[in-house]
Amino acid sequence: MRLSHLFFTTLRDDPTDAEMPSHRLLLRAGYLRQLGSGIYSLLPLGKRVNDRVTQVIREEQDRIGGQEMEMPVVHPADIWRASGRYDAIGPELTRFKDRNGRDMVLAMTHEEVVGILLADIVKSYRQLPMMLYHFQTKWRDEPRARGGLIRVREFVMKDAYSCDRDEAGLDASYQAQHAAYVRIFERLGLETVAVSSDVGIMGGSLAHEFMFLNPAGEDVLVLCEACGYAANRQVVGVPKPDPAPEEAQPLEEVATPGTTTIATLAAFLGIETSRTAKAAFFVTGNGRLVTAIVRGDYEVNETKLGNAVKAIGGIRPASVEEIRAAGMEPGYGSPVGAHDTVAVIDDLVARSPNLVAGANREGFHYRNVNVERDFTAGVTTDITNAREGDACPVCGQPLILRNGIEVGNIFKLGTKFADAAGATYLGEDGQAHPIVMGSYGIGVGRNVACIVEAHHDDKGIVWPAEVAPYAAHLVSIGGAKEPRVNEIAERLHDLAAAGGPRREILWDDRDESPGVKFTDSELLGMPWILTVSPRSLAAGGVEVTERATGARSTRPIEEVEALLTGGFAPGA
RNA sequence: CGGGGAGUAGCGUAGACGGCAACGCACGUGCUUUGGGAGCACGAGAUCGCGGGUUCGAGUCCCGCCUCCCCGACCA
Repeated sequence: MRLSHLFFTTLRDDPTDAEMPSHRLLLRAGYLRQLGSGIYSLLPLGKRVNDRVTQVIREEQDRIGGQEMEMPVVHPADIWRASGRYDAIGPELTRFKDRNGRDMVLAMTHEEVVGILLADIVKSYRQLPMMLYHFQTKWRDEPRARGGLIRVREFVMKDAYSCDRDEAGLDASYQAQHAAYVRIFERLGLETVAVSSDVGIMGGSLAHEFMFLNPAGEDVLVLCEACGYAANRQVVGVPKPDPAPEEAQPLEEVATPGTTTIATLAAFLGIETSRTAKAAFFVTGNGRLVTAIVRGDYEVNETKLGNAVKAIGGIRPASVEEIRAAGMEPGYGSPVGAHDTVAVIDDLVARSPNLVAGANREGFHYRNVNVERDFTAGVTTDITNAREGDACPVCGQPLILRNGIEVGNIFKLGTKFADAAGATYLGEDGQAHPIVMGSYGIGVGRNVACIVEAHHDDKGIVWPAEVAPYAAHLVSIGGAKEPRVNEIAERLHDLAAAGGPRREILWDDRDESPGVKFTDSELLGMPWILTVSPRSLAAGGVEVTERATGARSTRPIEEVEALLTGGFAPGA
């Protein structure tokens, strides 16, 4: 590809609203343009990278017997009603009507459609197991897009669906996908850790997320270096040791002006934060006020809290008005004397005597609050976040916390969607059984962004050869004075192009100064940079620079021709 | 949706006291230049986010709205 005709442009200045390196570099190097919040166009360079990533995923899905297909982006709402998700999912599911007034949705995912197809096509146990997958655009009207391609609203996802006769078959499919994912992320140059995770809206029984470790990651991972335990903090339960026993003391109100946080309260009273109870207020999707009580030295885990109250439509922080309506005072709140709220008590609070808790009056707290004596727990269970240094639930060694970006996930769905769609097969026993399903997702664009996060330097992108849009970047200098330069460059370019898309190279044939060409070549990030100039010819051929290391050597032209037809092969 | 910030040429910004909309880069033409973001000259490019109001006059002041970014509630 001649750069003079490529649909792209590089930017000298950083766009102000791109903070993550991947976003900034993909914009500056001309891979990407934004159309709206969380909506992006891929320019030709970006499209080529996207296709390379897609191809890696495709090859590994095919390797485990996956059959590629394609399912629609627009679905009749009825199939989402049948699975129960039409009402269970909030505004991130976009609903609209077609010209005849029929309710439709934009697909966020495709379990429903798979279920319908299975009901239609699978009749006998002889057809199972089966692994189906497709690459398709998903629309999820996320509350907030961020970080360029890291979190968008419209994106292409590879989603695969395993179809088995029973749990044992599902186990095998799940393991096969797990192994495929390990290979995929290795080929993409992404170091990931597989963590056990919450099942979320999929409602299955077991799930793992493949996490790319990155400080900007939205998830907090709980890791144990001693035994290899790894989980999303959403689901980690760590043992919380019993506090020293004490006699329950009489309830006593104490003036605590200006102490709306645990830190200021503990400082004011001169006590440890572990002697306080912290109240946090949430509202479920169907309008129930939930008061969560954890000890002052812990944080509320909203996923656990939502699961504890079986929240429909999730939970969100309550407003000041909603808290007051239930007889509680923000900053000085507790379930003592409250009404119209369900109190969810962390198990440690239930075991901790004589805590300081809010008096539901501005500027006052209670000393010696004891659960059950002073208020009733609606639910008592573990609702706290694991903390750095807490004991590993498996081996007891100190845990560490890291941020991660979810680049893929695997779910055991069970029979939920098969049941909703009536997808059954006749077993050897002649009876109908529901098909047991799993689902497996990878966001393609997010992976592209993560690859850039992992592979860049201060000059630009450094693509791994496996996903680079072109095998090499050819810079020609001084062609106006020395015709041989352009003759050789053109010959190298055409030779590479003859080897097909995976060997094709980018030739900067523009009439630009050498500085511009070198700078752009580093920004664009091809794994090899070739320089042809009067100087390189005088030195014996073509200068070959490895982008990742900066290692540079001048090679005879024949040798470079051999590299273009063999040595630069992706994955070689 | 809550909190914070920003919308002026493709990108980055200045203009804020109400009085001809400016600068750098990028873009076009010509000449020079050609191994690390070249020089000179000329040129094109802006409904100053949108709508309303105040005013002789609004990028600037007032009201309403929209969009985008960042931090919190969702997920690949």
